[in-house]
Amino acid sequence: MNEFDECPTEGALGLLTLLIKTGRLAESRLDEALASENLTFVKWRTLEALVKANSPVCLGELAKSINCVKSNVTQLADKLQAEGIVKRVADPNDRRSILIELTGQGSRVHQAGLKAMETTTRKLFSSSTEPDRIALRDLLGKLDGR
Amino acid sequence: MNEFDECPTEGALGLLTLLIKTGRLAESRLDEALASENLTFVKWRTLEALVKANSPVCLGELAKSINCVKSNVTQLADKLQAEGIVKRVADPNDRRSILIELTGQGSRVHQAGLKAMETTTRKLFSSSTEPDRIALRDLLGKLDGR
DNA sequence: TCGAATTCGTTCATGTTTGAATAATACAAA
DNA sequence: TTTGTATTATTCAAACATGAACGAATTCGA
Repeated sequence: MNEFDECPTEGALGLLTLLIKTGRLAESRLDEALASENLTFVKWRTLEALVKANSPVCLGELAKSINCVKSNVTQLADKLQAEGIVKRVADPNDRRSILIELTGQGSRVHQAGLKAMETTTRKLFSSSTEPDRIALRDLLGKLDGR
Repeated sequence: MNEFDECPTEGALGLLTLLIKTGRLAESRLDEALASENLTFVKWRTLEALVKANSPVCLGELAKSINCVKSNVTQLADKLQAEGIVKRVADPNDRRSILIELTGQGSRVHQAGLKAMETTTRKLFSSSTEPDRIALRDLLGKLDGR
């Protein structure tokens, strides 16, 4: 008999709350770090997806990459395009589809963003050892299934 | 020499990304579970703060409890009040302050919300053992300092 | 006691995220 | 081909969140 047996959801829900809170905190710290580049973490993740793909990506794919709905990516793309770090190009294979392509400026901003997050990342993990990080990754991995 | 030594920010940033992603996932699952009660996780946490305090709480305190700015709580309180699950009462000790009080309906909704989240919570942790949850709580606790 | 600084809640403008509805295109089956 | 079903990106309304500016009330120091 222990805390979890007595009150299984209470402790687990508290943990979930801590997880959500910590995630939000981490994101806001990264947002702060990226503000100097006029980026947010979501914007940066979009650029990261394009860099990793190493070729233009359609909006639907991008939505999957950054875990959000398509309408969100449309707005995101509007902004990134207005800032000149991304541009829309036609998809030669499907006229419904629109591909997003990183501009040269986009590549530079992506790199600068990565650099800007370094200090914050180190600071956030300053009380954690490497085994801690490995364990955390493992434990988080057990949570994301439907 | 290992992955983290070679590329300290890369692995750590990936972990941070996983953390943020998992936190968002958890919140959206809880939101889904609470939708039947016309609640969201943020709304529920507000009710939870009131229940725990066991007495009316001013808006500023509430903002601290749920980690957001005051203006957000104002809007939140407007909605909760319109739904009849909280009400604003004057603070006898400070005429600037406005206290938020849970209604009887509010207590019922809070309870129903807790119940609604049980299944989701169990499902999210279905691949985790109790030691896993304890370890996770510990590891997350190492991250939230400024 | 008087005045300055602080704290309280609210309003407003702005930005993010979602989901429903829509038009255009693609595709599969008859 | 034609018909019906999928999928594409977009628009729109709504919920959520932030920060600046504001009026009202409190508090602290001279």
